[in-house]
Amino acid sequence: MSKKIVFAGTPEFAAKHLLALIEAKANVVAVYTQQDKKVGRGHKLTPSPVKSLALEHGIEVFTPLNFKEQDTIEQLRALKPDLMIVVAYGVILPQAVLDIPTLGCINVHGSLLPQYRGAAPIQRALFDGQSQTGITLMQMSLGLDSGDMLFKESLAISDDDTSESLFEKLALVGSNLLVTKLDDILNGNINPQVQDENLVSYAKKLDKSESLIDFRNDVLFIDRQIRALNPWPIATFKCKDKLFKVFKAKGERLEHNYQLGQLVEINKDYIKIACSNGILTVYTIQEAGKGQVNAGALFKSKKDVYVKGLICNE
RNA sequence: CGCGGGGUGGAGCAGCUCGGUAGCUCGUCGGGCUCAUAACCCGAAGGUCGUAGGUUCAAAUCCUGCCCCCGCAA
Repeated sequence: MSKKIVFAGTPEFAAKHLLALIEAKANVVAVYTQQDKKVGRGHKLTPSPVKSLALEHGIEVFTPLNFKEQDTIEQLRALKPDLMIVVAYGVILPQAVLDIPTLGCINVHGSLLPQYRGAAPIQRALFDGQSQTGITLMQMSLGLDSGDMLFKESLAISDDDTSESLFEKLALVGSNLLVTKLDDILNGNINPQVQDENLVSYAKKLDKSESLIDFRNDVLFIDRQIRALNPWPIATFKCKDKLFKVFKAKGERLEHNYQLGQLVEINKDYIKIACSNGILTVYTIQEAGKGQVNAGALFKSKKDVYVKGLICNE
């Protein structure tokens, strides 16, 4: 009889891991995920990606608000799980829950711990300009991502990665690592490593207040800001009282004497804006209520408003 | 029932209020001019106006249903 696994997770990143477990024929007896939320336009009640996937595969789904109620805890205990696998679940597990699975709870975290503990490890590593990040499988304990580390795998961050692409890559790394190490974990063939507290750093959630681009900043910082905030919340800049979201852009180091924020070139494929220590080439932008468009084509078609030399800032 | 914007040649838009030859900027193609720091001039191609009905002599325009896209907020 194969050991019973309970999976807990919520967003797409978690769903990819659940799918990998299902495809690897792991014995996932139940899934925990967050309750359906009213999201999107019209506030439609939407199940989490993990819930949808679990239902497709006929796996029982539980959506408790938290584990403060004794009934909730007993419900989990009744499943007699051997292992609980937690990936971006978004619900705090108290010690009483961590103790239920005979092999404990393990977590798939999107960074090389002990760096980037917390809510947005993937985006922060990218934003900070790290050359690599990775996945850590760890034994869960009460503290925030502070448990003993079991397995790690690193991944290079390329200079055109966005948070979206990095999420996809790490979901793949994470699910492969999880599936290949699952037997070792189930058989206790592990070597837990304590996290070095001196190397700990935390990854704060991204916030909309970080989305406005200030062209007085370093061009490479802006380049990373644009990539790290994609697909959410998306970096923006103001020009002529209009707010533009920036989907695709590329910063390059270059000496120049332009004013910071100055529109220095409008080409049919892109626009170029001067920043500290370089020039930002902007390819794809979007105005409120409109679709994504080629920045150059848009500016050029409104050449009476957007002229070369204009300052884009505030 | 959260609030709101929009679907018109390849791109961005105007036209809709007050139905009657489909227009503008950009791009594309052909030609001219020659260095004008998004070059300029002339010309051309390219659209069943999201979709299905309705009203009408006549619908991009008025009415109804449906589909799709997007901003805010979560």
